[in-house]
Amino acid sequence: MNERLRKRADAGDEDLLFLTDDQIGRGIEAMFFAYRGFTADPDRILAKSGYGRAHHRAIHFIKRFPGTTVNNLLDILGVTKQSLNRVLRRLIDDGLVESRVGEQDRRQRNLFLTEKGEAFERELSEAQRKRVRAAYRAAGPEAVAGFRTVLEHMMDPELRRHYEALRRRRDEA
Amino acid sequence: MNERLRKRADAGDEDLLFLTDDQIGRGIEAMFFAYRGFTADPDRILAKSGYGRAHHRAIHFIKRFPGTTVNNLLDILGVTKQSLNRVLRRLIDDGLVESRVGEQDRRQRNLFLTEKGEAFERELSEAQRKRVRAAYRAAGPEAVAGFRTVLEHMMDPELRRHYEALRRRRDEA
DNA sequence: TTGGAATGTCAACGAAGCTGACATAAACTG
DNA sequence: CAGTTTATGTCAGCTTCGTTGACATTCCAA
Repeated sequence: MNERLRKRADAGDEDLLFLTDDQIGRGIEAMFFAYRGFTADPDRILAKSGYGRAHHRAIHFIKRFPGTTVNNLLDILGVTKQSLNRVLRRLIDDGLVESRVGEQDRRQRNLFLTEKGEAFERELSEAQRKRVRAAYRAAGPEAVAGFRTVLEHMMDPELRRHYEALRRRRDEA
Repeated sequence: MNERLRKRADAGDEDLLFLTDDQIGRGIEAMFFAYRGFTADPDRILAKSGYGRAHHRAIHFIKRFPGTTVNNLLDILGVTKQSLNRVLRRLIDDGLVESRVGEQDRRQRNLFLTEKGEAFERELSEAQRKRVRAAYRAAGPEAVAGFRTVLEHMMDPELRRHYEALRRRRDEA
């Protein structure tokens, strides 16, 4: 399957060189090492308060979708409600997240960050943005556009829907 | 800190638009969703045999650095030897990895994939490459170049050294 | 020959996934 | 109104994979 592509590339088809197994392999390793860097700074901040990445993800998406329901968050994060509940429970108990009974549908819980939660979110996202901004600045605008394009195509279609919902939400604001 | 940048962008500085908090935020979410897609296919294959991502990572880097020592692997993976040992133990017991006593330094163990390990590695990496290749193809060569550039700048310098060692190794081959 | 480095292993713990079962309240449906 | 479905929460128990600490072994090198 890949031999065909490599042969075409070796034969001088420059446009397909980026599809060889070697090139793909480099991308795979780049994703692995870059994701480590991507999470390193928030991880350090989280550890100081005894939180983990799961808490960060919940905080992040509650910030982006204020008033989101538990079910919606479950969809986005792709974990079980038991797992999310453990995380949410702690964030609510610690006063970072507020859970309000739904207005139209009172079975639902709408989630919000408290002031304290907002402050923590800012601390986390500023650390993470700092790293991403440095990478963006070093790479330049065209590289950033390409970066985002490849990532979008790497998502599961279902997850891409959520990603685009976030885009739209921001575009409207 | 970011207000200054946003004001400059709003003022019409097109070249800096990609550095606004909104743009950075989209990149952060893109990384999150894309990484999920990136690991989804191998995760399914691993689960069938009762392995996890830790096993995949070990297998991946033993494939890339045949004969690597345990210490070198520890550096690359960034986990404790106890954690790696548990994973390695299982892979050796299951006959996927072979551990040979070092020739120059007999304290060291050089790690290799067995035939069975090679076969499993191929199964995993073909699934992962398939997804990455599809994303690359859809995005095009310029996007791929930008993708890699941004990721490289997102790594910790120490990890980037490992990444570049893999590059060189392949360039020599 | 002794000190330190590389490796392996035991025990215990914690975070964060998972499944399954069950409870409750609210909403919907016939 | 009765019954079903939906949204959420919670208990129990399991797994993976990270951690720390302690300790044994092997073996290079000064």
